[in-house]
Amino acid sequence: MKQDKVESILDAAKKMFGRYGIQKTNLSEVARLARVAKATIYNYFGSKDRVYLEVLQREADDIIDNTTFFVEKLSSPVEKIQTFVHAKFRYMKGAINILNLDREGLDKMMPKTGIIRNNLFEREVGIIYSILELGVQEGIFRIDDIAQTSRSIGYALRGFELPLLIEGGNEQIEEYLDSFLAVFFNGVLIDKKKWKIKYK
Amino acid sequence: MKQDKVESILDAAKKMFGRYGIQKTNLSEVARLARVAKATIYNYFGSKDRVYLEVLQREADDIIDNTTFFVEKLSSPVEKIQTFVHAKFRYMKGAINILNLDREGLDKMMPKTGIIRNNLFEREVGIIYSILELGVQEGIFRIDDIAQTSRSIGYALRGFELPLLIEGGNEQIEEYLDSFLAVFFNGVLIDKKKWKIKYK
Amino acid sequence: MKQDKVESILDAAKKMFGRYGIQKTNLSEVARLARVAKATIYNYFGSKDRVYLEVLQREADDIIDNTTFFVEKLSSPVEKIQTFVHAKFRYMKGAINILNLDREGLDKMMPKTGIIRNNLFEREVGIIYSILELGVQEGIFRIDDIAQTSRSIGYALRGFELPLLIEGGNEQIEEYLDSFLAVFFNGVLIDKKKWKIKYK
Amino acid sequence: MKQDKVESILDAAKKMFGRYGIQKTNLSEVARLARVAKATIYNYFGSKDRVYLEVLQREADDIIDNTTFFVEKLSSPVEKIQTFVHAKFRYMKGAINILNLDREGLDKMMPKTGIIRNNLFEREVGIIYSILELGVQEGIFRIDDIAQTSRSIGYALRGFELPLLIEGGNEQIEEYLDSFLAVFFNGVLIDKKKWKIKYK
DNA sequence: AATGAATGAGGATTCATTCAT
DNA sequence: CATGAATGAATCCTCATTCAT
Repeated sequence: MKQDKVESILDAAKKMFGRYGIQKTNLSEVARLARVAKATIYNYFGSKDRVYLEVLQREADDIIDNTTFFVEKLSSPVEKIQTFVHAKFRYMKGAINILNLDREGLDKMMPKTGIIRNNLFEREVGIIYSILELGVQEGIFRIDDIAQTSRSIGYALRGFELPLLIEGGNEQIEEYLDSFLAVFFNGVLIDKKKWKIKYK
Repeated sequence: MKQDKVESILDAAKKMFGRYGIQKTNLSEVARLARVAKATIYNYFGSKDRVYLEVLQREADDIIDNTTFFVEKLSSPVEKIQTFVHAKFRYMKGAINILNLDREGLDKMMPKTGIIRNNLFEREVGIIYSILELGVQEGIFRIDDIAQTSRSIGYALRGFELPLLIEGGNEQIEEYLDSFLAVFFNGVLIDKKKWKIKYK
Repeated sequence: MKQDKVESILDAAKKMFGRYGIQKTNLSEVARLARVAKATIYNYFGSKDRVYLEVLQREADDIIDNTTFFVEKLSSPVEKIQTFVHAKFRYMKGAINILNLDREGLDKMMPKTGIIRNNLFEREVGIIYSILELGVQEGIFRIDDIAQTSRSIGYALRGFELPLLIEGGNEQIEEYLDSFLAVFFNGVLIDKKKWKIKYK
Repeated sequence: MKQDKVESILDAAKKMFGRYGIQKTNLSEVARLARVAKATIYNYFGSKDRVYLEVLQREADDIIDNTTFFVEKLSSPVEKIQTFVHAKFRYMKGAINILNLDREGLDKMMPKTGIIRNNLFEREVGIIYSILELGVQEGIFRIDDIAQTSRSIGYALRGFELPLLIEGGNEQIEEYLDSFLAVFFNGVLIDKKKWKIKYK
């Protein structure tokens, strides 16, 4: 019963935050969508910011859970990377607006949202790191500094999130990702022949 | 005289928008900072949005002007790319908050801000494209699809803007950029020995 | 409780609108007068215009209710007309400022206010019509076109509203009304002797 | 030269006041329409109110000039009245919005606008009075109190101004006027046969 | 005489938040 | 627990008016 309300509030909030951002989302609307009194939201969350943080955290966890789920099933580092990247972006499409910065974050809210977002980033870098490490151990990749390279890829991948946000789910994004991966593999694969990376 | 006011308004606005974003910036504050009456701002710009658009446009132009200035001086494609990337990020540090999306851009304002931002992106991709093309012509790079690759790099570079925004001018960003470039060059350089890419 | 607030808001609004017109009335003042927060007014009415419309509608209904109340008690068409006219103006004195057009009605608000005001007019004409009709049926009045005559009287009566508005409740208005009625009866009464119309 | 500016300002002002009323008319727009700097209007008139007063006065004078012009040409009191009424309303159509009350008049501006409007009214009543008086002298009308009757008609006629204002130049107004006149003549004409008043 | 530039003061509206029931 | 009711604070924008040139 109680949990029902919480869930419907979070669902409604996710929709609204995703559509209008934090600032332009007003809790009255969220309350209406959740079929709950505005004051009820305050009972459970205390403030609009806390609602946002909760939504944000859940999205971040979702992304990680879903991407790792697929990556773990595979054994080849090359496929792992490819799958990770594509899965990340597929799951991102739904959450992109929530995850990506409302610049407001830089003020008041930053302390908390920053932590959540950095955390997500670090977990992604961690996943990439372990894949690269595996590839190096198996003699498939040649990488000097795995830590820095994985972080570097992490940042680069973030760049691909933006088109999702701005152009509204750019369909070509997957192509660009492949293109990026191709350049990357071209740079690190030891036996390129073997892997025949699709590079348009 | 008139131009003075306009300039001081834009300066003040840039500061405020950079610090608080569009929504949280109020023109009263901007007016005070510019030592001008609020109504004067409205005389010149008509609305808060228009002020923002003007600031945005100027920043975009600045980035392009400054990066191309340095790139054109060089002849080697490898140095051109390196210089472009680093110059871009150096000039971005000042403008990052203005240039990077306030999610609210996606609503009402999007039509105009989107155009400006996409325009900047396309100009950057254009610069990258011409450098890659030069490199291919000179037999330095091996790239199948220059258009897609340059766009791909454009997106990846965007990813590196985010740390600037979130973590507040990450000092390590330059290192990460080098790391990224190293992977890239590793993938496209024909004669790697010759160029000795600095890769930590 | 809730109804109390609504009433006190409408009372305060009536006072302010009556004194200053729509445009010059500001809801802050209304709120203060009603001992209510400005936002509360917005909770109930949504906008200044809606408050005005509500006040307007109530006044219109009041006029009709009060005039018909007295008219229905009488049986003679001559007395009915006299009573109607005088009652209308007596009740108008309180509402005249609200009911009579703020020119701004002609813009944005017109759609709604026009409907209310026309409605009031039509209801008045309707009352006059039925009285004239009764008089004709009883062989007391001689009128060729009852519809046009009643409408004509309706317009003429409007003319007497203006002094109320401009000169501030002209005391002589009742005399002028009698004078007008005298001319009218002189024109339509079949047996003038019988009715001895008071004509100063 | 100077006179040119004054005229074009007054023309523009008349247009704007007529369309939007005093309050919603802004002098910037008037200045643009008059192809004159806003400050120039202040040079000549000193304030928005004074511009309005000037326009108002001119309209009032116009009405009187034009109606008397036609009335004086006729000799029959019956025709004079008919012509006066119709001429008044024909000339009113252009000026109705200016002449008819912006309720704002009741505050600040009232002193002056009230005087102008009352003046116009008194002049109209004066014209009616002299016509009625003539009719009585010639043995055509039977009227006990000419002064009160003419004033009474003056008010009644005002009522017919309102439809002009509200419904936007109601075409049927002339019919209603005839209907009103018919009732009136029916009440005051001594030899009705002779005059065959058109009464639909 | 004519004007471009600058401004002060004011007003409607929105919303996160509180609280008594 | 849940909520309806109430509010304070904040902010964009408009416009009549002034004044130096």
